[in-house]
Amino acid sequence: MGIQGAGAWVGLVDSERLRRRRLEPGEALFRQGASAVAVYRVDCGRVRLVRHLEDGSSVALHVARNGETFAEAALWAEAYHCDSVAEALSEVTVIPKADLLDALEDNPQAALALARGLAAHVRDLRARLELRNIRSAPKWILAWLRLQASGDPPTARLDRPWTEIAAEIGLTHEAIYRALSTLERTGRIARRSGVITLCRHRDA
Amino acid sequence: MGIQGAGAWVGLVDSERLRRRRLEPGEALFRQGASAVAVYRVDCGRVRLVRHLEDGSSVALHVARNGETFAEAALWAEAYHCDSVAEALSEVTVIPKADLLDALEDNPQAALALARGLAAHVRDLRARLELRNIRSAPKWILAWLRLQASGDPPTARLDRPWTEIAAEIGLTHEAIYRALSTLERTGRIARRSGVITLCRHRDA
DNA sequence: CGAAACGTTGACCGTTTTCAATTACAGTGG
DNA sequence: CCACTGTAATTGAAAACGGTCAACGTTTCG
Repeated sequence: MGIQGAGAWVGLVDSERLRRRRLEPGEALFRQGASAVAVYRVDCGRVRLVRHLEDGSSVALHVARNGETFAEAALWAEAYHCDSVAEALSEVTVIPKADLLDALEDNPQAALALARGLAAHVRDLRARLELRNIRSAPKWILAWLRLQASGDPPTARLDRPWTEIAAEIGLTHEAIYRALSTLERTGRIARRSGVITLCRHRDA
Repeated sequence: MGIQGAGAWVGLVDSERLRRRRLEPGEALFRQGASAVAVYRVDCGRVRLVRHLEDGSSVALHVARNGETFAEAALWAEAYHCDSVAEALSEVTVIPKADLLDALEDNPQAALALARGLAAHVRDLRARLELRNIRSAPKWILAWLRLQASGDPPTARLDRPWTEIAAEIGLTHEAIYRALSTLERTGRIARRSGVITLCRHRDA
């Protein structure tokens, strides 16, 4: 799940210039229209980005999770174009825009590193987009597990509850559990308290 | 959708090194797995980036339009990781990878411009990913329209058929049309030949 | 003027969502 | 050590929804 090299550019800024901010559930980090002063990284928790419209409705743009950076576009914008609100108790690293820009403007290597990291991020996001095309819950789980699993036989260790994974992809946890039990019943996977083993099978 | 100032960095490369290529509708510019030799800019027409899955289905990763650059990741990749196919008669500028890298290494501003375009891509992809979490067709359309719309009342102009939009997100066109007529019948939207107006409503 | 697309709607079927209830388990305070 | 509480994990049943197949009107364009 994690983007390997993503966010490496956070290190470009002198660590003394970085701040840390703790957010209570529901607390806003910044609001749409507020002056764009920093880029952020989630150290723990979840931060939801929401855009509001003239008519009062709103749309979720993203939910940034552990290790993810967000509001990168603030580097080139005057103001934030969405709200960011903590979904749970969270901590974020605040990377001041001016410092980051300074570091980048003098340093072609650094700017290229940033671009490279973003390009990798684009690749990663596109890969996730592919997963989303799978509508069948069992197939989705199988595909997801293949990405997570390693070793022989392929095994995946869960570091978080299925409930959370379900929410992340827009399936209900019931659907997930049903699919899991079906897969287990038909012998495609084996489960032992948070550890899942994929069983070899005659199909893609 | 469009990335405004993107592509300023194309000018960095000596124009003698740039090539121009004309693509017939359906013609491929490059294929998944082919050696990554260049980055491109659409001068006119539309170029679709497609990835094929094992089960035969495919996902539209992006549709690059007038003025947009694409395949930036080729700068750091050995091979292209998706197909690119012209949707209509198109012309693209071919920016040789090696020349571009040379130019960027001497020019932080240009590298930053590149990063800017990529950041916009990231934003776009994150929003699409978030939209994918919505399974209900009516809700999906509403959210999508809210992102597309502007003005008060929020209005969106379609520049392509619903059929295409449906395919891009993995819904059938039937589902889309049904949802559209439901939304119109219940007074949430109004349609007039390619122009859609969102009606205010008492919910998020 | 036809052939392609696009747009639309109905019926049927399989899967997911919803609503609801139950079990399992970890952490907390008495 | 044990109720007590909250989250995670399960499962059932009925309702809602999208996929698929099919038919048909409409627009577009060579």
